Amino acid sequence: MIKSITGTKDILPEDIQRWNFLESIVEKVFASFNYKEIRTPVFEETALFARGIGEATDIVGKEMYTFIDRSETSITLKPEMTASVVRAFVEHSLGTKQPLNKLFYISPMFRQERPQAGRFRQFHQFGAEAIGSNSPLLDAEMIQMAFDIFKLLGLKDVSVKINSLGVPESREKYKELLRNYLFDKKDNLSEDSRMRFEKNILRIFDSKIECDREIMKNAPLLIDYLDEESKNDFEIVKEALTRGNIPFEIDPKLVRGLDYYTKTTFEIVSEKVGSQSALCGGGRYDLLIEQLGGKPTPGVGFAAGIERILLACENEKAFSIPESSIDLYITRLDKELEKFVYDIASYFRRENFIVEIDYLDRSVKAQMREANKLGSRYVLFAGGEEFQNGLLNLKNMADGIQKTFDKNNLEEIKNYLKK
RNA sequence: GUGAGCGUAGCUCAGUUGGUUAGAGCACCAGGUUGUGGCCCUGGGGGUCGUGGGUUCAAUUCCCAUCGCUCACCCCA
Repeated sequence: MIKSITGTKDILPEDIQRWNFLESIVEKVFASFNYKEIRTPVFEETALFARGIGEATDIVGKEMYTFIDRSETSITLKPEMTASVVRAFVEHSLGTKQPLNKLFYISPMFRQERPQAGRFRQFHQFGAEAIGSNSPLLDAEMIQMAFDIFKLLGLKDVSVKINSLGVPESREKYKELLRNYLFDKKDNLSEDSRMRFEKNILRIFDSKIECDREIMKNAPLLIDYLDEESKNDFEIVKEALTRGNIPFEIDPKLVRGLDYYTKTTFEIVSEKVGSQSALCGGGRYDLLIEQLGGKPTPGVGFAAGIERILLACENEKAFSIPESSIDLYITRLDKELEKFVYDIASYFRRENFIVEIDYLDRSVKAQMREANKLGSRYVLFAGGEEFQNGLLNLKNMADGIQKTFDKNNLEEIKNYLKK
């Protein structure tokens, strides 16, 4: 038997209503903040992600689905959306059409990692990007939108974490400080963290290893060494969140794994989804557009993982989807009535009723069982003496009461059903 | 990439200290009313016991390999 590729999942009819519900809320919230949807191709030239996300990141280093196509071009299935959105922004000169572009997306992403709870090789994200303003109110807006979406879904057990990475100059100065702090303690760090010391020193803060944590406990924090501008912006973000009644905590150790972040970064996490607890993450990327060949333009955005959010919703019983049901099931007695039943079903379907009939030539009893299983409000019977006499019986499945109608006057039945 | 656990019916799982035709519940189908649902009753279909090899008179059960799933590490949504 051929099975789906490792780390990919079918979304079956029994699951799809949860997805549709989530997507409808996402679209509603983004619309209320005046974000416009953008769709980009699922694959891009590999160089876009290598340059946009950063060569040194894990995503680029070991997680991308990259292949050479028939024209010898290196192609990569998108592992995240920001680089693609920025590419489209630059390619279509969106910045010249209006100074601020507010964009959102809902899209599959691809990363070749070992699957585990809340992690897949094809997964789905929704997210937003606001390109063209350095206002920290937009940073707050991102968090606000994500938080609103979670709230509308009924999620309660989530927490917002924010941090500021400052601008590159202040960050470099701080990194020097951190290097000095760690220099004589280096040998006591874990092997991974010694690697990070060379490659990306900030990420030593991410380590879950006890000896690293012990050492980092007294390390200087970036947030205490921010430049004035970053510090002010961070204050504005915090104040806006407070006014918006969004509880948050400052996490000076929140260092995100993508290279393009500047100033504000944030995550919203849930304890209800296993060890992959980040439901959404984002931040400001004021240098990325330039780096990808555009004019210097500030930007900020976030991405949220749909599978993880649905998992959190399930574990929290955040919302429930009502059982689906149909309006009318039309049964028949004899096979000769098949075409008649098909035609009157078409009539009611055109009148916007949800209608089902039997295609398996089953007994009336089996048809009734089916109607019941489908939660049909009414059943219309075709067959036997009444039919010979030009009549149809309509049964209300809730109370079992039957009414008789003229089979040539479907409009009368329609009007009755509409009540 | 590393580590651990698990693979028996569509689903959830029993079972075999190696021994005749491998079970249950749910789901599905049919019948109980030769034209009518939900409850109930009766019956039925469906399994190469993940795959390949080994040990044995005999393997679903023991051993090895392999594939898959799950969880965790790394990192992230």
